[in-house]
Amino acid sequence: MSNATISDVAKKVGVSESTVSRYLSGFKVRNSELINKAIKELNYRPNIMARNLKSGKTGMVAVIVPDITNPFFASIVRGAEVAAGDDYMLQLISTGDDPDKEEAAIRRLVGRVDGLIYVPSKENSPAISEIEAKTFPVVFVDRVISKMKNFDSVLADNHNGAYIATKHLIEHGHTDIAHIAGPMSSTPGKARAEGFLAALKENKINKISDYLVESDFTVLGGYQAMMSLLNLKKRPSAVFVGNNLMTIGALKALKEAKIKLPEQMAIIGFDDHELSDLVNPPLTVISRDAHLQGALAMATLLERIKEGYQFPPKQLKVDANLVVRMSCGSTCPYRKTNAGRSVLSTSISS
Amino acid sequence: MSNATISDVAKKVGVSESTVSRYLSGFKVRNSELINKAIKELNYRPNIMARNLKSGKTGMVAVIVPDITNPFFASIVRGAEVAAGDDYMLQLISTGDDPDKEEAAIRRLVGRVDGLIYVPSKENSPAISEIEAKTFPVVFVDRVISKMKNFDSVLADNHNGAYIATKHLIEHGHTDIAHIAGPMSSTPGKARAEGFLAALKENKINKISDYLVESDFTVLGGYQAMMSLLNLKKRPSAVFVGNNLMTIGALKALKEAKIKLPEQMAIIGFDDHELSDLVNPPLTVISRDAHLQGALAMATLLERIKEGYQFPPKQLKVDANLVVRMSCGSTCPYRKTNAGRSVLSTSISS
DNA sequence: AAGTTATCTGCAATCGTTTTTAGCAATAAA
DNA sequence: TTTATTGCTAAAAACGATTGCAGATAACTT
Repeated sequence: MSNATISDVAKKVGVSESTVSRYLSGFKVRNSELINKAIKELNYRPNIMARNLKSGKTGMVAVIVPDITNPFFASIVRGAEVAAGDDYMLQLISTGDDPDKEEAAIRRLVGRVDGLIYVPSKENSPAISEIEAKTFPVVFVDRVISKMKNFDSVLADNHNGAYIATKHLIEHGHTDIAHIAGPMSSTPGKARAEGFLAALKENKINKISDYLVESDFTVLGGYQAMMSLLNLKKRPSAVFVGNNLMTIGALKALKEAKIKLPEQMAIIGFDDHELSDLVNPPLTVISRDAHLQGALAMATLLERIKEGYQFPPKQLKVDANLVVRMSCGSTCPYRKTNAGRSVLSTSISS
Repeated sequence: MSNATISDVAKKVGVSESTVSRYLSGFKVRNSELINKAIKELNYRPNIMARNLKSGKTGMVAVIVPDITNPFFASIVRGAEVAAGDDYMLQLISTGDDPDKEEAAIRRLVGRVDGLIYVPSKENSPAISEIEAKTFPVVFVDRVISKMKNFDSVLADNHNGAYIATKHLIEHGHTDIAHIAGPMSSTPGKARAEGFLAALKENKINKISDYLVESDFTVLGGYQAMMSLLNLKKRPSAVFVGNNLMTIGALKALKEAKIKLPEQMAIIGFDDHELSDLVNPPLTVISRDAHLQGALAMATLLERIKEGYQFPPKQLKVDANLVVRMSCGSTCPYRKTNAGRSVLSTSISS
């Protein structure tokens, strides 16, 4: 009852295994119809492990994300999967933001996958030898490890996104603006904080250190950060929150404290959601195309798998758009896009 | 620069390959320290494909879900991953509710994975030969294929969930209650509609066929279904929506039509979300533990992989709880649970 | 009909392991 | 001293495919 092998097929037809193998690879053989018939009758399927062993390829690509439960990462994964098409299947790993787990996982991947799409949790993680040794191609998405800058990556334009978010608040007359930031040890945490500060500076608003609170990209973290802002002697009148989960936490805190939005406090978040439109008040956010990020990453990776490290690293950036709703005090929702383009800049560094 | 093989290690130490292999498998060997040293020096890692070929195992489990972007499915996947621990790695496939893709994917999985956790899109899909032939163990989650009832499955108590949802509306004085249902061709779609009808019947409320509208589990579908309800000569005063995505769509429709919740329309959804608390008004929902469903599925699958089809199929059910917020007119949110238990019933059918 | 190509074929080696077999040496028992 | 027993080892045979090589068949030339 075990599976038929190529030798069973060969025997049945009365040819050699190599002939069957060649038939399968599309070469012209004399008894193709007979072979075809035998394959069907025996329900023969080539043994993939044997094939992989021989070829040294696996037909698999791994995707490592901090948390598949975060819709943003789920979109990245989905985008990658779509872009992979029928060529590669996906292996998924959620690491729960634990760099040690990430490294262990990557080590386990050696020999199992032909490439890796990697969303690392911390920017200051030690460089991972398997990646540096180019054991298999790696494309970083959304975040990078700073010691490994010379790799392909697909980031969002975090700096500009944060900048236009902050500017939006300023344009609404706010000057006491706080930012609940992600970890400074993460790429988007740092870049968004910098964009925030850049907007302040450009508008000659003094940075108040109490108004820049570093959190951890989680719901609870956002909640606590907002609570600490609310406990300040002088509360900010507007807050730019650095990611989707922290925004949820911040909103929970505001609700609990019965703060009226946007009158008593304006809020702008990072990353959109189907429900953002339905919360009270509808949430103004910075949005970027996570699906596209995943797809670009996969495309880059496949290219790299095929071509190797001939061409220089590609550092792609997806743009960030302002989606105006009600939480900053605007009256009529509209959407500012960057002229409809999705890829803002595709800088190729040497 | 290519990878060292077991034979390189053997040569370096001056023993046979089998000795190294046995060292790796934990047997006692004479030159263990030397072998260990050589392995480190050569940075030797066993070739997984060779191992798999020899053993016939892959160390991989596939998870097929309709859409990883749906947080509910993401939770299932996460639960499965956690339960798998270090024993198995996950291969992820999103099918976009396309039964043909599902079948093609399953066919591709043969020889690649040791087992499958499967959330099929349609209950009435044709039985899939690879599964029926028990090529590898399969555990159905959340939904089943009706022609393949005799397999392990981990469902939610959809019937009861829908029943208590409907009853909750009735207890708030509603009699004109509609249900936006998922496809009758899906397990939860059907079971929830039945639970809804059972609650009506028990309370002697006549079923109005206009009030049972079959949709497709999508945001757009929910939107359209709600629109059609709003266009009825006699609108319902309360709606039970059959899943998370359709609930979002329904809320969008209500918002667009400027219907006041819960005064003009009471709403209860199926499946909770971090943001449900923050929408306007906070959404009353039926909730179940998707993470647990995934974990139970993985546990069952691992058992099945180890033990084979010795023991009879396990049909597990996870309970569904009412989470009361404001969208049905309750004033003070509280949470009704089934006495804190998570697994409502663990019926083992023969 | 003989020589030259062009196609197709089977043999055997290979990919890197694990596992069975049989053998050798040293120790324990008789 | 002989015989069993133990504890390890190397050699070889799988696992199921692909592929280089050389030989066989067929198809053209002249």
